[in-house]
Amino acid sequence: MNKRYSIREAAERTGVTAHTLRYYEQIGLLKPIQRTSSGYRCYTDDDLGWVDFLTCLRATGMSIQGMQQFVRLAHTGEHTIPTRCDLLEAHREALYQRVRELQEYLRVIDAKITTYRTLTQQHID
Amino acid sequence: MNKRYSIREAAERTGVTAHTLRYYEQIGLLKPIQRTSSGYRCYTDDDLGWVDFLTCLRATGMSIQGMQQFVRLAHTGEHTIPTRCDLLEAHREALYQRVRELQEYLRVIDAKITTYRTLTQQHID
DNA sequence: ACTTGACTTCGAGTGCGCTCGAAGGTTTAG
DNA sequence: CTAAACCTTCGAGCGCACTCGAAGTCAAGT
Repeated sequence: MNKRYSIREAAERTGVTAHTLRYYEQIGLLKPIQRTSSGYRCYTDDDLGWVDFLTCLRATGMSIQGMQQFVRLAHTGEHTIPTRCDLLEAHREALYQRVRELQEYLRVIDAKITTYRTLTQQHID
Repeated sequence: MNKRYSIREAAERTGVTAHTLRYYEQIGLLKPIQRTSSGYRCYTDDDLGWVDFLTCLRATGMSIQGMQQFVRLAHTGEHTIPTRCDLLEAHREALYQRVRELQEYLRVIDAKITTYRTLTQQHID
């Protein structure tokens, strides 16, 4: 319990590279990570959880800037919780629309594939 | 019928910029577009249809390189139709997985929103 | 003591997909 | 005839999100 992870372990567990972990910390997406006496970063489970959340936001199309805004609010205090909630909901809505759009495109591509398959059939005949 | 479109009209109809239309032609995603006597491009409905298809591929995450490969095959002749079909199916599959992944993330974000809303409620009490 | 390998900071570099702007020719309305 | 709007090519520039590499420090095994 309460294990700490080296940057290598953190990278393995979160699926982002050590380079990216340092980068995220540098641009303020991660709060300054605790260090060992010799200056090595040691990540807590909480840190890794936050990285996972960032990964979720990134994978769903939030820009680095957007995440920075979110983090800035989180740092400003509890009174920003409603704002953070709103941001998250807006993101959720955009993501939902994006999924709908992709599903629409899926149908277009399926139609195209059907056309191609028909052509292939004609070729075989 | 059989109308031809200036690059401006083509841009309006397809939703991509004139700059991008020229760029796509330059890198071979569009076959050389017909020109007027004075050298102006004039797009056919077929051209616009192809642009729409490219837009579909791009919007669903196919790289420019991927599209170039597809176009190269289309240019090589009818015997590449099965290969093109395979490519399209692979893309379709990847897209399908992507949609599933995004739906999964949607649930994660919803959970986070719920958490935030709970915090907000506590604040109101 | 020495080697190996993981860690540090820093700034520069990469790849993608456009996006822009300069310099110049064309078309059209008044 | 002129002005405004549109078109052309070309090469440079941009924004994003990393990604890398150099130079140096630190930890653990033999």
